[in-house]
Amino acid sequence: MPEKKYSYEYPHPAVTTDIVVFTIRDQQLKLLLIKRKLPPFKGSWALPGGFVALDEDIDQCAERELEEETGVRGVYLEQLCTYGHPGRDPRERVITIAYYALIPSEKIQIRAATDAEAVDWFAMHELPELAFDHATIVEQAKQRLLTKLDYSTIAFQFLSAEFTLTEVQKIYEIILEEEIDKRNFRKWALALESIEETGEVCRDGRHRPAKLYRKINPREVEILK
Amino acid sequence: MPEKKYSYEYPHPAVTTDIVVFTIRDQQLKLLLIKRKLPPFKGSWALPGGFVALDEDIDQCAERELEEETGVRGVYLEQLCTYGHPGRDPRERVITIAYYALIPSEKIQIRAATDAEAVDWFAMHELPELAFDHATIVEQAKQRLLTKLDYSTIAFQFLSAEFTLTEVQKIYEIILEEEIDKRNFRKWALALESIEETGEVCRDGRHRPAKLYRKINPREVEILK
DNA sequence: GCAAAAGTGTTCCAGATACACCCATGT
DNA sequence: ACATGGGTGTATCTGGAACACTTTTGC
Repeated sequence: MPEKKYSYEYPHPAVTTDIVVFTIRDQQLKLLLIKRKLPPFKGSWALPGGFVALDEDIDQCAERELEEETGVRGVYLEQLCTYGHPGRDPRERVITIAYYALIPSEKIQIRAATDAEAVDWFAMHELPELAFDHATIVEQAKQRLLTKLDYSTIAFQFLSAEFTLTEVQKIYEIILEEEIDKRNFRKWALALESIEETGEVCRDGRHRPAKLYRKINPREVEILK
Repeated sequence: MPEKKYSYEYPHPAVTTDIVVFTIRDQQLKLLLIKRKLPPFKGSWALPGGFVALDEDIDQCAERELEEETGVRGVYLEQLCTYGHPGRDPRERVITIAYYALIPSEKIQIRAATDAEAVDWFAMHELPELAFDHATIVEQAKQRLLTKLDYSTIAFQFLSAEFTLTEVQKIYEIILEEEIDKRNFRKWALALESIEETGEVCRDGRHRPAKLYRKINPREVEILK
């Protein structure tokens, strides 16, 4: 039994952040999961996350956990919801602040952090059984992403620095799981005025080269009316 | 110095819920605030809220706090965001899960809970200085309410059991702070198919009586496309 | 009969949808 | 020359915005 050196007059729950990390890979919407090295749920797949340090802002905590697992910094990260059902963690009362992150596939260089036996990407359609209430969290994150597609440019956060319009369209098609008309899509995307031509082209096959575009404000997610 | 009987191996923050309670009164969007009886910020106005009990779900906690202050149950209550900046509370690390509630003006019967010196309604435009980071929370709650007006029927939660179309329109005008065309508004509201005529009318002046309506699913907030 | 709010339709415009062919390149 | 994905315009539909007069009641 380890020594318990933090004492309070009233009971305090433990607080963690968990992060739903989305990316687009192999023409699929994928999710980063870690395999737990320690109990509870040892050996189960779970969302990356961890305890909030005492002097650390919760957003910072989520950023730190994300970086530990993926090595990426400065990607889109948004607070999703806080889950605090008593009993969601068998050890003690744990309240978790869930975040979700969108990362461009190029930036990916996953590594198992110290508390994980393995890290891997899973297609949304082929998720394993998840630890804790993480299946619920993932479901809500997916829902939020879908909703935000409709009224923001959030999907552009999946794009790397330079991209073709076809790549953008693919991202929408993958997430929405439906085909989109090419002409209408391009008209819409260009009317946003949040991307511009780089002047370069991408030659990657025996066909006409595609114009490359870049985001005008890479970090910004525009809210559409 | 009180005895500190809850001990943990690692530091744990305190966790509270705070609630932004909106209503429409006197043709204004108003907010419920309490005057703090105890330090810190003794004598300041603040959001109602309190510590999460160990065996209590966080949603339940918010409901309980809301009921203690207003006596209402079963009103619209939604999680807003979690705030955990270290130093936001001078006593110790406190993370707060903010909620917002919409209550119909008829249901109001405020009472000062034990930890409050006073409770009162304030117009959004005439808020006093607020304790902690509550001004930020209120700002974000207002923002969320405005956004949700656009794509949901959330504003109907301000309505009592029976109402006239003019009353509904007033609510929208008050929140949006702009006038709305009567014919367009009624066309829109009736096309939703979430309200129906009661068959009764409201006679309240020397003019034509107004038809009364009721919500078809009173608790439901519809998401509009 | 008059003051006051309730109730009611049509036209117009903008943005979304449906739809098919030519272009530039690599092999 | 042909296979492959890149690139482009027009007609139609639909939902939102603008706009003014008649109705029913209380006094």
